[in-house]
Amino acid sequence: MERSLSGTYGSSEEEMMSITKGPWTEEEDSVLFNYITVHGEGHWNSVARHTGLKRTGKSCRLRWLNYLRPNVRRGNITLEEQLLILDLHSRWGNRWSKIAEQLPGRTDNEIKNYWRTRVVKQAKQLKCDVNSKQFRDTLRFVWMPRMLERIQAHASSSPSGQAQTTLISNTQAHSDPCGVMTNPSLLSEVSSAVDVHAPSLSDSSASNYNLMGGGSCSSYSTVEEGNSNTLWQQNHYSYSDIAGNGFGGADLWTDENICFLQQQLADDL
DNA sequence: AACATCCTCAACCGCTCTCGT
DNA sequence: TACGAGAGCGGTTGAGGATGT
Repeated sequence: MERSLSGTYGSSEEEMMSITKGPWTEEEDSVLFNYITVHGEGHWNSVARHTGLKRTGKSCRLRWLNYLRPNVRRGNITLEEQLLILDLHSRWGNRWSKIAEQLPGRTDNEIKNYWRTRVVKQAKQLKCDVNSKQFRDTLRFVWMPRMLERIQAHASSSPSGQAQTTLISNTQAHSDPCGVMTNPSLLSEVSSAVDVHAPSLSDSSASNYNLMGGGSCSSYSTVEEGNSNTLWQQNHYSYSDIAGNGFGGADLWTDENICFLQQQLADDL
């Protein structure tokens, strides 16, 4: 076996010289996909060696997980997904792979990118640190309730509204056209923990947003690290067709909302 | 139309963790 | 127990497309 360089998927110096970097070609994708289809995942250095790809095992693994793997979803992150990401991040921090487990088809890389390009950006616009209590509270007590409000409003106004409402309120299964699944238990928890009567844009003078049940941060989180996966497995059911009917691209990161949040933050100081 | 700037996201890098010897 | 190699994770980068001037 070849000598391994520290922290890399081992290969000889000669091989390192001919390692390909950068975007993958269709041909490379095809080779990798065919190999893994036959031999299964894992042993990434062997994959690189046996396929003749001039890529590191690490690169092969990443390409498979983030792009070639079946069921990988790409495209707009839906409001439900955004809500889940915000909620799970508030519980687990930058544990992207753990968060990704709760968003089937989404990769840790995609969620990480979403966080950095959307959430961190908005924190900057609000002139506060993304990790500050102030910003986290704003997300939790203002942003998330309003996301939920939107989801529920959409649910009640769309043809699939009944199913969507059901998704948020209990754990009955429904199929969606894309076969996309998410974690209903977590969504249900978010909906039950978030105060959907938080101030709306039409009531931007209101500053008394709060949590249901007394406003304690600790009362918000109810899923423990150890059982979230079990919950999901037990209640495996589908996501609504929101993503498929034009709603999926919507989000709340609008100028209007930024102004509103700036006002909320100012009031809070 | 041309250029500048911004934004997104695929991919890389370095570190840590896990497992076998 | 110590060590080495593979695997996985989170942070960062940069190419290229989108948008603004």
